[in-house]
Amino acid sequence: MSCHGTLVFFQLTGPLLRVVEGDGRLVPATDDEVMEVGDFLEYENSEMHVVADTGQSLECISIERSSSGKLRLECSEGSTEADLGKLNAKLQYIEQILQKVKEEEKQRISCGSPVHSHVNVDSQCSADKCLVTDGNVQSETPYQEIPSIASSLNYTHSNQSGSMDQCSRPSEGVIESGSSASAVHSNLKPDLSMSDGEICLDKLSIRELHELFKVTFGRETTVKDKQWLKRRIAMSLTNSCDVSATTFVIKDNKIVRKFVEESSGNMNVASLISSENMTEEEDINFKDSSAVNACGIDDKQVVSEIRLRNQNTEYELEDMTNQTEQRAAKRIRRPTKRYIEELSENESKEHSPRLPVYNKSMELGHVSSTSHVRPARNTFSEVRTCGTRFASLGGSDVEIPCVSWIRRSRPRKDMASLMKFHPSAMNETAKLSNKLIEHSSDAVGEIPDKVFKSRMPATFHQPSSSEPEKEKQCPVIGAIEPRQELRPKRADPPGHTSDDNIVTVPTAKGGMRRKHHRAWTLVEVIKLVEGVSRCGAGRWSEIKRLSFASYSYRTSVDLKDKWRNLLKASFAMTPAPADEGINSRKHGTAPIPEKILLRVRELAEMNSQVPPNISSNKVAAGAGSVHEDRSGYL
DNA sequence: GTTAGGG
DNA sequence: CCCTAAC
Repeated sequence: MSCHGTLVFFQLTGPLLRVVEGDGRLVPATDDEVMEVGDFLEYENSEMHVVADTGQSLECISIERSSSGKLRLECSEGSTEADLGKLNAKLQYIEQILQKVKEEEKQRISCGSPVHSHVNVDSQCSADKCLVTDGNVQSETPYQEIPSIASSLNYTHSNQSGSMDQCSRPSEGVIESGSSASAVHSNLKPDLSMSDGEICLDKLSIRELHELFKVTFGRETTVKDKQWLKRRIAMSLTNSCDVSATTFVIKDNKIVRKFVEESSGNMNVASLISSENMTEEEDINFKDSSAVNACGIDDKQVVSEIRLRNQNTEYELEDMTNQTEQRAAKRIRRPTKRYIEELSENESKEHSPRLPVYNKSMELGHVSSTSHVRPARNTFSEVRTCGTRFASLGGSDVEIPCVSWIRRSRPRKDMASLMKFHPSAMNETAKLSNKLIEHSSDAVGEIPDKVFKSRMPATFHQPSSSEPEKEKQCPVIGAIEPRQELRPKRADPPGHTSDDNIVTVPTAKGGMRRKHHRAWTLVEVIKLVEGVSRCGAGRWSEIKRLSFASYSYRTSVDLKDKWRNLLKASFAMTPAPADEGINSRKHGTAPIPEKILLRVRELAEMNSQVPPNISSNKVAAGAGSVHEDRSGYL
C-alpha cells in the first residue's frame, strides 16, 4: 500500500509529532512510531526523522520568538499566512496567560500569600499546552492544524529566556539534519527548560491550579482537591490534541508527559484531528489572544519549545531511553473504569465529539498491542492501529488504548499463517481499518455505540480458527469481520465460511473468549446422522471429511458435540416415540424430526451393541450394515 | 492431529 | 461452543 506523504517527526517539548504531508496537519506519533524513531535515534544517530517517500518539495515553517519576545510561527509558504497568524496569535495568548500565572506566582512568593489571579478567564481559553514547571510556566505551541505545511519543518527557536529553573537543561545544541530529501534545521536555544515533557504542577497552590484550570478549560472549578485539579489539568494538557496515544505519567509528583501518536498519509487519523477540532471556542480565543497581546511579554521564563526530533544529544537519547522504559513499565496496568470515564468526559467536554473512535474505544479498557501486525519499520501505515494513550492515574502509569484492531483472545498464529499465504490480506485489513475509521469519524450515528462497545474489542480480530484445515477460503473475511458484525445476520445457508454470530463471553481468566454460535440446521443434522451411520460414531474427523467438507465451520469436535446432544435428545424423548411429528420443539431450537431422533437412537444402540473392539476391520462391516437399514430414512 | 469428556 | 486431557 502506498503511503504517500512525507512524514516528519518533530517534538513539542516532549511529544513526538509528525507532519502529514498533503494536508499539513500535525499528528502525534504513535508509540510504535516513537519506538521507531527511537530506533532511529538508537541506530541511526544524528539522522533526522523525515521519512519522505514522495519526493515532493518541502516547505519550511519555523517557530521563533520575535524580537519583542513573542512567539512566532512562520512558514515559508506564503499561502498560510492567515493560519500562521492564528497560530501565532494563539501562541502569544498562551504566553500571556502563562505570564500572568507566573507573575502571580512571583507575587505570591513575595507577599507570602496567594493573591488574586489576574488571568483573564473570560476568553474561554483552552490553551492547549501550558506547562507549569515549578512556578515557571512554559507554553508549547498548541498542537493543531497547520494548513499547507508540507513535510519539512525548519524550526528556528530563538528564545531569549534567561532564567532557568530546576528543570532546565543546560544546552540544546543545534543539530543539522543529515538527511537527503529535505533540509531540516533545528536551531534550539540552550535555555529550553526541563526535560522532555516534564510538568511540575505539584508546587502550585490550589488557587493557581484553579487558574490553570480556568485557563485550560475555560470555566471555573470549585474543586479543592489538588490532586484532582492537577490531574485534570494535566489531562487536558496532554489530551488537548484530541488525539490518542498520549503518554502521560505522574511520577513522584511530577507529571511526565509523553505524547505520541501517529498518522500517515493514507490514514484518516489526520482528518480526525484536523481543523475540525478547532472549536469555536478556540477561534474566539484567537481573537482574544490578539487583543491581549497588546501588552506583550517580556519575561522569558515563558518558553515555547518546538524542536525537531532529529537531534541526538545525550539528553535526547536519555529521554528516549526513559520513555521507552516508562512505556514498558506502563503497559502493565490497565486504566480503571472511572479514569476512563473521566477522560472520556473530559475530552467530550473539551472538544467537539468528532473522535468517537478514540473516546468510545477507550471505554473498552483493553490494552492493545499495537505493533505485531506491522510488517516493517518503514511502512507506517499497513495495518493501522490507532495507538494507545498513556495516562496517569493516581500516580500510576497506565496505558489506555485508543483503538485496538488487534485480536486478543486467540493466538495470533492463525493470522500469521493467513498472512503468509494471503499477503493481500494485510492490505485489505489496512484498507478496511481505514474505512472503519472513516466511518466511525464521519458518521458515528450510523454505528451505534453499543456495537463498538460490545462488539469491537473482541471481534476486531481474526476470525474463527475453527477451521484450520484446507478450507481457508476467505482469509480476508476476517479483516472484514467487524463490518460484518454490523450487518444484519444473514441467513444460514450451508457451505459458507464466513463467521457470524460471534459473541464474546468473559472467561474466568479475565480474558474474552469468543463464542461462535451457529445453530445446527436440519440438513446438517441429517448429514451428521448419515455420516455416523456410514462411518460410525467416533470417527468424527472422517465424518467431517466426508459429509461436512463444505461446512468449514463444523469441526469434528462440533460433530461430536452435536452427536452427543442428539443422543441425549433421542433418548430423552424415547419413552413416547409413538407420535410422529415435531414434538421435540423445546427451546425454540431447530426441532429435530422424530425420524431423525429415532435414527440416532438406532445408531446409538447399534454402536453400543458393537463396542469399540470392532475398531479397525469390522468398522467397515458395521458401517455397511448400517448403510443398508438407513435407506429408509435418508 | 483426533477423540472424549467436562464446563 | 470452548477447553483440554488423553491417545
